[in-house]
Amino acid sequence: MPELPEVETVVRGLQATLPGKRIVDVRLGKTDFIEDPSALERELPGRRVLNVRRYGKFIVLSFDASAGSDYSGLLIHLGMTGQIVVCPTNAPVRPHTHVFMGLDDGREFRYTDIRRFGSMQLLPDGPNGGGFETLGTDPLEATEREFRTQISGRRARIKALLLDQRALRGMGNIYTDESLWRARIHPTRIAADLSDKELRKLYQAVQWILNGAIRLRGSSVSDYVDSEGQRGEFQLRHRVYQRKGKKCFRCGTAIERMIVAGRSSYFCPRCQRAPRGRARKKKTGTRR
DNA sequence: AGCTCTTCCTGAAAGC
DNA sequence: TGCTTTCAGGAAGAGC
Repeated sequence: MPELPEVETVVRGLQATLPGKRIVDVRLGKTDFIEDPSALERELPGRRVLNVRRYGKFIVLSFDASAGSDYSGLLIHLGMTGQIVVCPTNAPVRPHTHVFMGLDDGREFRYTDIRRFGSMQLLPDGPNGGGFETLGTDPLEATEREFRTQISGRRARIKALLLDQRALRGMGNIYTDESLWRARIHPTRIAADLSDKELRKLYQAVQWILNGAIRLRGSSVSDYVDSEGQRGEFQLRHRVYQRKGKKCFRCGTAIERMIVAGRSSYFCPRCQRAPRGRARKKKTGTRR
């Protein structure tokens, strides 16, 4: 599942190959994940790629200006099973490949997505567009102070908050669980209840985990491969994710699984203490 | 504000 | 063996 480290790895691969290349043709398979398929076919041929960037879990390809075009970029989200590979035109086509863009060096940009949870849309010219305003801070670019701003005071469970792209952009299920384990924080803790010390540990854990995952080119749990078709290796370093029943690397206690924020959540019940018996349903007269 | 549930989609794995 | 069910989980929307 592509999260920040996987998307970052793909983007770095694309940065090494795409800038300067011109798109010569666009061919599409299934298009239900593309906002405006005919616009892609119409606008992209002839355009030169200027650069490739990551924004949270989004990939942005920027193009040179073109007379008569209102679009300057292509926004791509890999969803759950999206893959981008740049390969020779005669390379075997993997099943579920739905976007082909021929390049002027004789190679081909291919987008493959088994479940089509991904998305693709053209970005209009100008600074806005793409809905980036709703995205929060990049956890790797954030200072500890900025990180705290997104977390402290919130009444949501910490796991839900780490997954919320409006607070921090780029975290997904794997890296929230791994970060919470490292910081010894239970996924159902209320963010506002975390101590200063815990917030600092969480900030450091998030940075450590994300940087470590990028160094190993992401986690290949099922489908993920980078732009050269290579699997990542961070899955070998997972400490809790999908380790239900296995021993905690720190204390040997069996890892547990529960649903938090609608997601499978793995944690060590000993290292990550559950919050105190929830003072629920208090009949608060809280106005505001 | 924040929770749960549903939808999208396919394939692997588990259950009967 | 062969069918059905469950799970995977990014994001958006409904409803509470």
